[in-house]
Amino acid sequence: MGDYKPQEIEAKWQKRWAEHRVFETEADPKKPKYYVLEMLPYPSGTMHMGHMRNYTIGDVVARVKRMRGFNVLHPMGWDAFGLPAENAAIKNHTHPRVWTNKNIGEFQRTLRRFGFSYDWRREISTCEPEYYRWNQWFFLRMLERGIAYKKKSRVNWCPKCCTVLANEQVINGGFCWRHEDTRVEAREIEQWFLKTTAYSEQLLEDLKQLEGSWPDRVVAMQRNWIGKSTGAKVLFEVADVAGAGKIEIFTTRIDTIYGASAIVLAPTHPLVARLIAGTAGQAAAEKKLAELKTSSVKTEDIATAEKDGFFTGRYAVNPFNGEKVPIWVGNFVLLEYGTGAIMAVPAHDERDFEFASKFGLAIPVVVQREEKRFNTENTEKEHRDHGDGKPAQPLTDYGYSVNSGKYSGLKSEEAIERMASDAEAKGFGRKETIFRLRDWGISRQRYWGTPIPVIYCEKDGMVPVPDKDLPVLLPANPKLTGEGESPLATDPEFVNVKCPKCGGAARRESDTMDTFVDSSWYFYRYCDPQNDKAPFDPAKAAYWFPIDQYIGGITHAILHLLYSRFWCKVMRDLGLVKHDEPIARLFTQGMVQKGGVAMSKSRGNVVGAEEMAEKYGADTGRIYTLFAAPPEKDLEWSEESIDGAWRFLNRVFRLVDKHAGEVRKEKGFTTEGTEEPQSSQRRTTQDPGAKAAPGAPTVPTEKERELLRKAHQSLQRVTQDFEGRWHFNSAIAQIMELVNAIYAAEPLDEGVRPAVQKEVLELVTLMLAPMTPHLAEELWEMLGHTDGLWTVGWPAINTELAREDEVEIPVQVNGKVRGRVKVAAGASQDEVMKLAAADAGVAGHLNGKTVRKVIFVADKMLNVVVG
RNA sequence: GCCCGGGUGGCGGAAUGGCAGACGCUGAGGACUUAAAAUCCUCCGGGGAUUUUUCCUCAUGUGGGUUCGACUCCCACCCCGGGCACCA
Repeated sequence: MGDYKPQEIEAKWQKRWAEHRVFETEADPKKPKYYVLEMLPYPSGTMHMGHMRNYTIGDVVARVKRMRGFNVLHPMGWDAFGLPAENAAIKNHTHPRVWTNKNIGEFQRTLRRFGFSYDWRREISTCEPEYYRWNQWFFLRMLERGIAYKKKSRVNWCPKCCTVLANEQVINGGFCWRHEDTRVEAREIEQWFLKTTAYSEQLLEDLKQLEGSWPDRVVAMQRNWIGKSTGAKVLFEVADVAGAGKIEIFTTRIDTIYGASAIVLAPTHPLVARLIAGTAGQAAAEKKLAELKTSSVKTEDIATAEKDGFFTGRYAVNPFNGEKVPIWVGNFVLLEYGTGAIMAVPAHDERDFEFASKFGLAIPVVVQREEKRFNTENTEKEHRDHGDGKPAQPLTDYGYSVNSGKYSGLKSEEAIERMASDAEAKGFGRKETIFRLRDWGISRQRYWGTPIPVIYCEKDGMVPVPDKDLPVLLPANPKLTGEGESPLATDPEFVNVKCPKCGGAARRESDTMDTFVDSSWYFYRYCDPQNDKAPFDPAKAAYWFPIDQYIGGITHAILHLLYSRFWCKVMRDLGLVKHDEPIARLFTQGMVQKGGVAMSKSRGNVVGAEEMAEKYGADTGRIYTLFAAPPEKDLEWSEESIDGAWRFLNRVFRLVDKHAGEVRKEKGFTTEGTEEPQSSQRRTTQDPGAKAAPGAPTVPTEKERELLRKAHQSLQRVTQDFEGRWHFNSAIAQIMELVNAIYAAEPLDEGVRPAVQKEVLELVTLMLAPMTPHLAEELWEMLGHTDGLWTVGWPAINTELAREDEVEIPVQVNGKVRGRVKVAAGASQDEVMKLAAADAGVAGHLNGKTVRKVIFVADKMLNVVVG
């Protein structure tokens, strides 16, 4: 007899698992594989229960799959590069590596304390040269294929920091986060990009493979982000400017082109300077242009900014009707999207309407809702507002073309089709599909990241670092200030190199890579973490991939997952992998909240994981997070409910402890093999790891029969909850019911023989094993087993034992329950009907009425329809 | 504006067209104890009838519909959360 002492038990079994290398895995084509992965953490601060929830879900899945005979890969690593480490290092006068490694040490200790079943031999840390050299290797392969390239791009620039700011660092609608009095400027600087847009169509198309196995909203968000748009490009010739050429616009509504009352260019459109040169208003236009150009590039600001712009003084010719339309510059037109130029059709577009209203442009109507008389009077009536003949609201829906030359009268869909073909035939336009997705800017002017492996030579220009010179190591002792250009640029030893081609003096690239690069392929490295010849052995990846189950926060629904999908496709084209998608199934767990908001250090509402393990033990922490809410929903932390979880585990412990005590007392009786197991031995499932449940005496007593039935029914439901639906909370509720039933059958020694007690308690233990692994091991030992629980498979369901002999059937009259009858399982409709008619409650409602219909579902219910 | 979720007791939640509220928390009462803690047992959606027992009735955001039967399926709306957004 003892007490449940989780801290002792947990340390004991963690040690034993490590000794027996229980969680170490190797690729083995003879065994079915299962790769389950939780998103790798960024090691900062300490771990709280929000982290633990994520890893607990993954661990339950890993342990269930192991019990079911799968060869399970379940690794862990660290997303170790990044800005916060660099900033923390500056603040604390230390090195980012020191700060990061200290955090990794703490994170690792906490994860081990929770007993997660990782193969720690495969641990990776992205800030190690052994890892990031492969980022560089991949970069060079992409460079060879034109997927990595350099171009000027518009960025947020703080003139005081002299550096580029991320969008998140632009605050208060356009100011620097560190210099709140300094307005951020839009600047154009050279940056490295990866051509994600080369895969736009595939990234979109392959989402179909993920539908149903990824959360709907994640698929929707990705689809949205990629933003496919089908339309047409049309050329408008510039009038009266010699050699200015043509302006190409993109539109999804070519059918409204007769209603175009202006061409509007992005302020950064290359043609703008040329157009305003030599006009009467040139000086004013240039001033206005400069103003529009320096406004923030932060997306929220663009979205909320008021429409602004100016007339260039020039005109363009509408190729459809030969009419001249004014050329404007507008702040709402983005160079990055489409062609950087639009035709403004105010009558049929919200944004154009607003612009035209502000600047007094014409608003000609060319689409009407109704198909009928196509005349001006009629269409204007439809739009009329204040009697000035202009529409009060743009009509943005499809309808019927009017005032559109020979296209008048066509449905919008037909007009779009015909006008695009005609434009193509005449050579001033064509159908076109464009995407919202942009190329991925990976340049960072920071220290704590992967150096970009290229060299600039006066003579040879940009030269890639040869593979044999990889990795390009980060300098060991940088000067970190957090200001000015990249810390790498100020280190002469790093920057000054010989050109790999000509041997002459050259300069090394000083930008580092975005940390999303690290996390885009790390899960492949787990397959082969020590490989120093290649990022990984394709054969090993072929065995383990795709990831069977990926688990992480919804926050990474777009960027991380999109980049990972992109990287996979690039690797496929490099011949490293054969699959299109790296992640077969995705699960996004809910947040752990306290006081209605996510746990975070800055809010001061964290419940530390160590603290939890100290007070209640890891198993209580694990089962609480599983029980308190379904895994995809947010979970509000409740101290009282943890007590409930703690009480439950104690209840289970006492039960097994008492049983073990009684068995010890009964000298001469051993639980192993004295009574031949019969009834429950039959195997009923095909799972690779299924083992027959331990045996019960041949002829069970009524009390035994009931307990065994409840136990196997529970097993049935728990198995389902683990396999299909991940209803861990229901699974635990089911086990609680079984434990309650065992308590209700007390005292067990009266009418329940030790072998039956043992069978039932073993089932409880096995069902708990994936969730509270330490306690389960301890109970297994207390039940007399000397082999660890890790050697035992998931128990087979004995449907024979689970079957009910007698069922209670609710009897409805006109759909309302009026009584219940007890019948043997499988009773026929007639039998049930006979008993139901005899039931006083039912009879009262049937009295004197005609039975119109009887619906009977065997063992479920009987419904009598009367009228 | 568009796209996803979600709305069930005091609370977390259960119920994959078949007894709404399993299981847990909180609360109330009881047993054990000198006492407390721990433990064990009972009760716990609203209204009504019935003096014990039980019965009736309302109730899963709102309003319709399909069905013998709807928390569950369909339509419309309201509210909450999240994502995207001058995207041409």
